[in-house]
Amino acid sequence: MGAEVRPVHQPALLEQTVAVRTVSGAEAAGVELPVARVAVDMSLPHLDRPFDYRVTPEQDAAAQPGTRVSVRFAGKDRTGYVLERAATTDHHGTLMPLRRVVSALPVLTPEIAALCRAVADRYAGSLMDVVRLAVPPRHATTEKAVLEGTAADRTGTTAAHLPGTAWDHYVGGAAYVRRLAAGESPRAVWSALPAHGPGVPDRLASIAEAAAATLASGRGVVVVVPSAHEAEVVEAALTAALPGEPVVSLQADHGPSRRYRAFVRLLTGQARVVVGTRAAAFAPVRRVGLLVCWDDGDDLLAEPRAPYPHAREVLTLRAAQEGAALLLGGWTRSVEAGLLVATGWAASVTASRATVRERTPRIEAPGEIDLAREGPAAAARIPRPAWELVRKALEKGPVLVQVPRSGYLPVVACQGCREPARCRECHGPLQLGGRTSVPSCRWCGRPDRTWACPTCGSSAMRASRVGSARTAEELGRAFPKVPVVLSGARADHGVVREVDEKARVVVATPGAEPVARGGYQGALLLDAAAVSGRQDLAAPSEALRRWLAAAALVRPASEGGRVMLLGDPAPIPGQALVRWDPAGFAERELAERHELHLPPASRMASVRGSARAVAGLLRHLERPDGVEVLGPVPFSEEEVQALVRSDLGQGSRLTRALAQAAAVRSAHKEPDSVRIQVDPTEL
DNA sequence: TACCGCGAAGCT
DNA sequence: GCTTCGCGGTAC
Repeated sequence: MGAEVRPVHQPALLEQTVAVRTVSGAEAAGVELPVARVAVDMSLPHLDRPFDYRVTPEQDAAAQPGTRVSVRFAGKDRTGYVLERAATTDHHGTLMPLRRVVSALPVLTPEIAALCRAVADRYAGSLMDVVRLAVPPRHATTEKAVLEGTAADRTGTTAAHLPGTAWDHYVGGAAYVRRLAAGESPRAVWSALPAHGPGVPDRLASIAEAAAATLASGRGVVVVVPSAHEAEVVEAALTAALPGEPVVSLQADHGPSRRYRAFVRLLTGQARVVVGTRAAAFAPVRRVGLLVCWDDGDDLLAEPRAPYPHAREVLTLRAAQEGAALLLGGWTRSVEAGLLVATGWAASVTASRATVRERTPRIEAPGEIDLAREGPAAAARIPRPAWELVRKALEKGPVLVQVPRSGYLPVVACQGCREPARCRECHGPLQLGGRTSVPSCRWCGRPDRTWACPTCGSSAMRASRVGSARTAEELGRAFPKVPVVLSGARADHGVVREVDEKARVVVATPGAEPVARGGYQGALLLDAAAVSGRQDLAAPSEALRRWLAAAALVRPASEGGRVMLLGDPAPIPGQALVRWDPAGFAERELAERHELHLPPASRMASVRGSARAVAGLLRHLERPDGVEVLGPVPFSEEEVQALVRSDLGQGSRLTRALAQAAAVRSAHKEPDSVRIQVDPTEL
């Protein structure tokens, strides 16, 4: 994607033209390639380059590229990775010998090393920061155990590809899978359709068919999903759909041993299919043929550690470097995925309008005019037509109610002047945990029995946000014969994963919606303004993503499935939901970003830290034409933030300039730290 | 002449 | 980050 492919040993920072000398004679001690170029494990921006060490005759056989070694660096033992072996060095002093080869297993393959370099350059970070995300810590006993099982190497075995039907309903879908099976590497952005009822192949069947086709071409598969639970669901589906094919799961929360075991099995070719969370984008699958990312708009796919790479970008870079196919799928379409389609780099795979109508529920977003006709009920959070929808749907099956916030009344305000009620200790927002409970602070937990408004003196409170628990209570009162289920990431209840086909009301926060066997008969999406109306660049797309995820759990209109979007949604994502048109939404959103010169139509980075640190970095920042600096402006009490922007064509120059500036700061030992985030998550 | 403390330099 | 180097200082 326009990113330069740079050899691992040539960092972006310094174009060095230094005299090279051949290491020979006594120094080489009979070793043919006596120099090991080592990436040393530390994260100093100005030392983001390999260092040369001497390989002793005893280390010669083991110290192959990719192996983990221990070296003396600045007087201290550190681990590192051999990037390559060479006969020459550009270092003038005598080379220090490698202290020890930790293991002969080459854990940092040339492909993954090159990917880490590309990711580091893309995000203005250092190679080692990325390698730490890509290569899990060694677990010696596990390594030994897995290597003893290497006999079962599967590379070369080829599963027969039995064409399925899961892609037939997508225009270009069957061709996509056919090309995978033929060993080609097509790139697609796929708008998945919900599937309910027996015999209708769902998104998991589509992913499994794409995987099977890739395996049939003799290549491996990487599937990245946002959450551990999603990984389990997809892993189970692939295991069932690919008999005899081991599917490994790679998740940070599996613990060091299990994680390293999965990693080594892929590395040695004992398994060639992996499903996992964001770090799995780096999984060392041999001869990788297909890279899949499900729901790439989920911000869980953005790594929270420097340099903050997003799994979608990692896979995109990897597809380009390794010549693999890419499949970005989801109910919605992220603006970033839309850009890949707009530039022609990836194809759009969607269903025809007729198929969309056939597979999706009927969706309404009653506007103000409709509601005005309802009289006083219109002002309510759940107006009369919505109660009607729930009542009728419950005759045939379960109903989902999506509420943006958990809790009872998570935000309360003064009845008199509507000022938000705040904690007297820490000024955090007050909440009510239940109908009769005492107000308490959401930040410090301190209860406040005697609250009175500091502005107008009133002691009466009103709800300014209604949470899922209160919503569940209201629905329970309205439908006393129907069970109510609450689902959300909270200590007092937790996430429910699945409900059966019986009539019940399920109240869930976004992302915690249980799957209903056979699909929900209806759904209400409440308080639509809460997300879609936020003054955040990502608000409309995030809102649509959440709404589509809930609507995808509802039966099609032909079976009476209905969805109602309530609470003053922003019109553009609201209409995109009603028309079930995520591709059109992404296109429109992208056009707007182009116009406003905002990402992903331009490259943007945030630079945050103390005022002097940010000023220092900006002073060192080279600003070629087209690079623009906005700010700095205060970010918090102690910190300021500046935004740096360029158009996409200048993107790699911008990130290189940022890395260079950070390197200069680091070399000068300027005080305080700066946090550089390319593609900042919040704008 | 030996040794400490401190700041700067450089890390193969 | 970390160590080490080299300087000027002081004590013996």
